[in-house]
Amino acid sequence: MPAVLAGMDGFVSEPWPTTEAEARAVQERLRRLVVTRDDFGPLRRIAAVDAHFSADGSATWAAVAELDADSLELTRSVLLCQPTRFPYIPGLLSFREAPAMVEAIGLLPEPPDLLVIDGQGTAHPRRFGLACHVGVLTGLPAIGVAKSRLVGRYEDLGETRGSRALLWHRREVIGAALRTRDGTNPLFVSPGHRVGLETCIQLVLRFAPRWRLPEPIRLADALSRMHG
DNA sequence: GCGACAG
DNA sequence: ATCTTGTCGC
Repeated sequence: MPAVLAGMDGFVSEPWPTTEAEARAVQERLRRLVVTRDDFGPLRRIAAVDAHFSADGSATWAAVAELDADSLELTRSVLLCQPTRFPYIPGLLSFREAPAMVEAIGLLPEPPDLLVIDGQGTAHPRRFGLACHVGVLTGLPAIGVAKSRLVGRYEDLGETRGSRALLWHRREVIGAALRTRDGTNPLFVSPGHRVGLETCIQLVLRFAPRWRLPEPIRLADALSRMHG
């Protein structure tokens, strides 16, 4: 398996917010740049990114798994570690995970055609979840796939794969609960950047032909547990 | 005022 | 996210 290993020397070109107030200000500024309609070309290479933390939380590991969009087979991987720079605060998760993710994506020789992010996109109280943040910072199309709900309400959905229910918050559709496998809990899918909601749903079903989680996320997840 | 709260 | 084994069920 091809891999690149970078040390704890990562940096982000512009200063990263340190306080909650700063992060909220940045979030308010960046949220306006999110595009929630389809705006991407042919999908050849897709990539998923996942973050993990050391036991004491001081180090952040980011794993990127690049796959062929048709065969869903791993084509390349990146694993890097850098100091953690922000605490976990619900609604501000991206300020904890995005910097390492963006840097790891930058280590790919070629930018992928689509990012699959383990977290919410617009299904967020201020419409700026992790997938939006990473999408806007990289400029790449991104979709958010979360294993649980952050905000919003949805009606019951069918038990079979493909069943879905729109996720509503303050009279707005912010994403969808989507069943990718019969009898399992639904995933929460929402646009990250440059992808519309219906396309997000179609793509997640395509990328998760067998298991509950999309293959890209499964691979990135497995990779991120391989440090040490 | 009280509970909920991605990873 | 992390601490963590076996076990029940499709």
